[in-house]
Amino acid sequence: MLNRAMTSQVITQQWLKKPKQVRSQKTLERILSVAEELISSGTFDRVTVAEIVKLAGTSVGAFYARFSDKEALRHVLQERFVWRAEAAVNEVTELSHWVDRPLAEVVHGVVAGLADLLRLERGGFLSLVTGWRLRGQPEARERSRRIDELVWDRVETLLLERKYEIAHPRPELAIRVGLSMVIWTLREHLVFGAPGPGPVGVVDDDLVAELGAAYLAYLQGCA
Amino acid sequence: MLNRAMTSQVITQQWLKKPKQVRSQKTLERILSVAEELISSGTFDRVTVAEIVKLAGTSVGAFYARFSDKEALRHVLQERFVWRAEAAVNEVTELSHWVDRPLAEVVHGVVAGLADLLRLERGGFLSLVTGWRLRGQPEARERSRRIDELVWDRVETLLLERKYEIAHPRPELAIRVGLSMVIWTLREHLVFGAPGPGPVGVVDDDLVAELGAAYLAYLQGCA
DNA sequence: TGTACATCAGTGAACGCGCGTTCACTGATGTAC
DNA sequence: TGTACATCAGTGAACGCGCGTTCACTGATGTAC
Repeated sequence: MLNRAMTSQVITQQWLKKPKQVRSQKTLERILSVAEELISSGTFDRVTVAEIVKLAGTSVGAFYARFSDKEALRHVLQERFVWRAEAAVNEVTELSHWVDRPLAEVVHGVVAGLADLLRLERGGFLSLVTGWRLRGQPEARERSRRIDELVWDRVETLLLERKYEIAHPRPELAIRVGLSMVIWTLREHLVFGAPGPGPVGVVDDDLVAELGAAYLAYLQGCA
Repeated sequence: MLNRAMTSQVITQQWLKKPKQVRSQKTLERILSVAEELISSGTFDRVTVAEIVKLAGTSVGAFYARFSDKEALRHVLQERFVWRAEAAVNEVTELSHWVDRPLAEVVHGVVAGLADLLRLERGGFLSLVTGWRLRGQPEARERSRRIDELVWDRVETLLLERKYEIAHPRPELAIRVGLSMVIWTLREHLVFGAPGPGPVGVVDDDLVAELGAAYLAYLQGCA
């Protein structure tokens, strides 16, 4: 049976001719990091291969020795990002961090953890999400879905352990709908949002606190 | 003083050589509707001028007799959409529809109204939002901001009339943060979402009801 | 330790495809007298 | 009502730019004996 790491390796090899010398390994790493950097302040489509290799200090030929085409680079970058994001999600929602903690603490903690993740991996989320929204990138959509599924499942598990603190008549539903509200609001602000306060007129830290409070209020209900 | 309609006219003329005969007016309308249609199942960049004029039963020359370039078409389509969206928002949040209604009813009504708007104008929101997220389209961002500002302001006005029913210590803040949660969750589901249930695992109608409930729970607080 | 050969890695000019845009031309509609 | 002319509207082949991709070639690294 394959674990996730192995799967990821296999998938990656499908788009990447693996380097066989240290020299080409380094070239590859420079290409990947430069590409990630350029894309985070633009879009994949608008970044040209010529631009990438120039900044990476190599040549188009070297690029095509690794990647079958430009699309392959997109896949490799996205897989790399998903890998990092999943690790971070697992860390934030690790059961053992929250044993014996009350619902309120867990909710606020998880919301804050997810906010940090979104901030940290802003560029990755931005590319992945805008990628599949522009159609024609079913793999991006699938990758995005993979992350989402992990987040929702892990948070559900975590909060269901505090079921007795949830007054909502359908706890599973409330956990998932509430999480949607939190994540998509955070994402709008932290990933897509302009630096300014926007129409909501609230600073990031206030927002994180308020989202936690709203999630709690919704779960605990009001008689 | 300019009203919004006049402003819109002025702005539009900036990108459009106005038709002077009925014939060219009809050609223009065909170009616009075909373009809107094509974009809703693709992206602006991927739709070619050749494709548009072919389906509109006209020629590239006729296109460039109206628009200075392809960008001009994008601007005209976006302005047209913003115009429709603003009208719909004003309608949904019209004060006179809600006189003497309790907070709960207003919240659920407005959430449902916004959901309808998002469903109806799905394509427009999709293009506008993905447009500015891909950078290099400050006008799209500005247009998006114009709609948002209208929505947040009108809903705030509407709900502040029921301030005495809001237990949250900072009603203005809660109204705006809560509205963010509602709108961005609705948008994710109704505009960007895949047809299936997604990670949240909930059907649209349930979602609308739950979002209303969550918004209310947050506003009314729990002692 | 040295030599010959194979494979890996890298170079960058040249190619070609897609798509926006132009332009010389034809036809339709409006207007002056 | 008819004629001459001006402007509007439309046509589509041809152009050209940008950018991904190829390819003939040079240099570096590894390996066999």
